[in-house]
Amino acid sequence: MGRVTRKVEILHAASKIVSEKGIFNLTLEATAAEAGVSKGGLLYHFPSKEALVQGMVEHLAENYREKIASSAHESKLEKGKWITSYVDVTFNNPYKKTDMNSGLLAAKAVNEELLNPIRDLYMEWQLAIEDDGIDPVKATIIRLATDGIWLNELFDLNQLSDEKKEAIYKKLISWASE
Amino acid sequence: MGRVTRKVEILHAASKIVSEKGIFNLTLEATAAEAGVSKGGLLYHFPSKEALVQGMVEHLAENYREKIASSAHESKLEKGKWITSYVDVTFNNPYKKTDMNSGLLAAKAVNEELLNPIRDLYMEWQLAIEDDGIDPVKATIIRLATDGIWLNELFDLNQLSDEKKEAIYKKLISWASE
DNA sequence: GTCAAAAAACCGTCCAGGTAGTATAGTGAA
DNA sequence: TTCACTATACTACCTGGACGGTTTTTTGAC
Repeated sequence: MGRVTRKVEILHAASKIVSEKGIFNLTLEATAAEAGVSKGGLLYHFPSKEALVQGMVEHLAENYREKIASSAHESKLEKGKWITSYVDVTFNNPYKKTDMNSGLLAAKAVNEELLNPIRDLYMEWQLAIEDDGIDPVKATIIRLATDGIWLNELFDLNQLSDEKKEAIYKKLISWASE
Repeated sequence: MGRVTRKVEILHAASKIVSEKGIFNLTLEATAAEAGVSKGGLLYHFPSKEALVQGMVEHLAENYREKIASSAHESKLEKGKWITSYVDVTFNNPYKKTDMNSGLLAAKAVNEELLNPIRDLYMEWQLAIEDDGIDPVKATIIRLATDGIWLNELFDLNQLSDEKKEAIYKKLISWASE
């Protein structure tokens, strides 16, 4: 158990650095220091920087997939299970969106192909929400609006007030099951 | 006239490098070479890497603002002018979205604060679309859905087919004036 | 209109500092 | 013995930016 934790600690450290200090400060030494591990120790787990970023992406993709899937399976809705889960988890869950953002940015910077696990995820979800019992165009728009909030958070573009966000959330959720 | 062009050429070269080779390959030398200028020449126009990225962001912000504003002023709609323009320009215009993406990513990597011109832009637009004659929540959702497409393009997450994109576009545009 | 002087636009090299990755010798726990 | 590291040293390379020059354009006095 200790081994897995250590690896995850390193991944968290990497995310923290990216989100707090930017991608240019994601160095192996800095990551090791942040994780409380020696550089050699880090390289034992992740033999290169690319492997580290790959680890970040794979880890967050797994997490995200699980959250959405378990939310969808627990849902009692007859239609709009998946799209509702997507909106719900992405808006509200303590799921670390900063980790997501760090991972995406790091992958984009280091090697585009490392984004593939996320791409697979989105292909699955798109299929699920198009077969979710509601109008596929509408369902897709709901998904996109959720992604739009995400884009705004990623670049800190236009942080909507909590009330506005709440109003949008409610409207999206209501659309998602009618 | 030749002077301005040279600066813009350098900015375009920088964007090209970011979008084709990633942020880590945006070096002063590479940018100079791509623009057909010496390193010294580049540093004459942009005295540091940060200044270069600042130039990228300011340039694209100006362009984008102009496009949306002229589209809104030319619009004959009674309500939903701004949100319609936003959707229209962001979806369809030959406005270089790759430049936008490169600029955002570069700024995010080099120095968060360089994003401020874009933030100002979004604040203006948000005010405009909330006073656009249609339900502000709905208008904001339309904007967010447009941003969602953008996020998906940025990371190449789930490229919708042209037909689906068209269907979404039409639905958003129709919502934008009802 | 001429022409020197100044300003603007550019070139090419050098260097200090930083970084990924390698190597190696050693430690303690299971 | 193997696993999961620590600690340190070292290499090979790259990059931002400074700097000192050169060429082209503009200016303004005559």
